[in-house]
Amino acid sequence: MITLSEFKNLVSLSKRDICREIYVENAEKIKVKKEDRVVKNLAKIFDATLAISNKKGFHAMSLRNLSEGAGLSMGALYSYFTGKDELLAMIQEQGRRLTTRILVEQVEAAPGLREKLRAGIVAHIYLSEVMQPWFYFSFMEARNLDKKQMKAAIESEILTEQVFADILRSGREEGIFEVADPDMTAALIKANLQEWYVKRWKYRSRGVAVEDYARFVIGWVEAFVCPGRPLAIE
Amino acid sequence: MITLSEFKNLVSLSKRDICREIYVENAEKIKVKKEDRVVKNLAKIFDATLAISNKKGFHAMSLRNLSEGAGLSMGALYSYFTGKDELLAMIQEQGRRLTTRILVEQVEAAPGLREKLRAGIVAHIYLSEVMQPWFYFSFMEARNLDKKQMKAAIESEILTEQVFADILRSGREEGIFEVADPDMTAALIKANLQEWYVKRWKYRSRGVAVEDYARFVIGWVEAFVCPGRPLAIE
DNA sequence: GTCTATACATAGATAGAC
DNA sequence: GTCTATCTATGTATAGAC
Repeated sequence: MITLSEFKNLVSLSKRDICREIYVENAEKIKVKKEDRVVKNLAKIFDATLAISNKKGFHAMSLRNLSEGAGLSMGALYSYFTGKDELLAMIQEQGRRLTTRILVEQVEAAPGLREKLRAGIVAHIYLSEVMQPWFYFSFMEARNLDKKQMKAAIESEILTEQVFADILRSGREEGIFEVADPDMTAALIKANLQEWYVKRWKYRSRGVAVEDYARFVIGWVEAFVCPGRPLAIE
Repeated sequence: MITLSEFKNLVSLSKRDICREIYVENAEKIKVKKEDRVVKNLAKIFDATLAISNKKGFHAMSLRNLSEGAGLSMGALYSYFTGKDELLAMIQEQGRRLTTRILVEQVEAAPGLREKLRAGIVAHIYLSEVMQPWFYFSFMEARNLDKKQMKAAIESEILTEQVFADILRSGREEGIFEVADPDMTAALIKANLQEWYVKRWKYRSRGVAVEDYARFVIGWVEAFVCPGRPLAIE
């Protein structure tokens, strides 16, 4: 199984790259025009937003809190977004896009279906480890989205799940998996992936490494979908 | 397997009983003294709090919102709690106590260890179905608790998990379960129980009944802890 | 016990100086 | 580009009439 640090090298998602992507997507809404400056300040704004929101909630974070945390005045903040709601949407959308992209990439790169299942599980857990604050934020603040953004969030949730459901269905056809209800199975797999970043504090306090967790989930899932055919997880 | 309506009759947790219990626990803080009136109004206050908070978050719920939702003036609200934080703590604590009590009761009543495991799973899922708004609220608003309340919430989370871990450990000694890591296994079982109330919208839209979900989780867990020994879930 | 009226703090957002 | 100062709305909480 790939290790976390190998994964990091492989996907090379630097904070700068993510902020640059967000800048490009939202160029018309951002008043500041020098890319270097925008990227640098967006990174500070997002870091502070995630840090404060994940402690007490996005709604409870005032823009004065954010101003202090990001080291920018309130006036300056409004050069990077038109309002608090937009800041929320920017962070959420970027997180979703990144997840889907990396997950699909990693699954496609794997040779067989059992490998694809494993690759999907590992990719999701590692990604949520590297970007834990981002994942936690998306999860906890989804209900504060407006109608349109909410729809996008739900679609993304379903899409991720379908990646796993599709693998299971194909595997069933090929006789690799025994799975009566691929959608339900995919839903529970997803629940076990979310557990890693939602309850991160618990595993940290118990000293559970991310590789161990991934291995455990793979064993857990395969006991259900490949009964009687255990296969070592290297 | 017990059905939801049988479960409801068995545990007989009426909203009135819960509110009465809360009243008794918090009698010194509640200014109104006629029990009937207190119970009636607490029910309205909690219903409104859960309904509003579960849509947009407890912090985003203003006391003006709550006043309108509960049909009481803002002045009257303050006869039932000393501040918003206390309202939060009251709801959280009561939910925790109820969960622990019913879960332990149901597990103790089951004859063997495999039955205990199943009883625990079913009890938790059914309980979270009957009290879905309460469970969702506890889950989402835990981070808004003060230090002391937070400690209690974490202890409760761990305790629930240990109920399952203990069953698994005992079952391993008796040769009923094959489980290398009871704590980790219990943690993942709990994640699958939480899924039911955290993502209730998903299963509702797919028409998944609570009995089907419980059956699925039992099958899923037993595939891991009783490999090669499936047993019908009646 | 419950209401209305109100005090006082803090929220998001913007204008205009630098 | 960024800052300070300030506007207006909304928040929690309470006092005192009924």
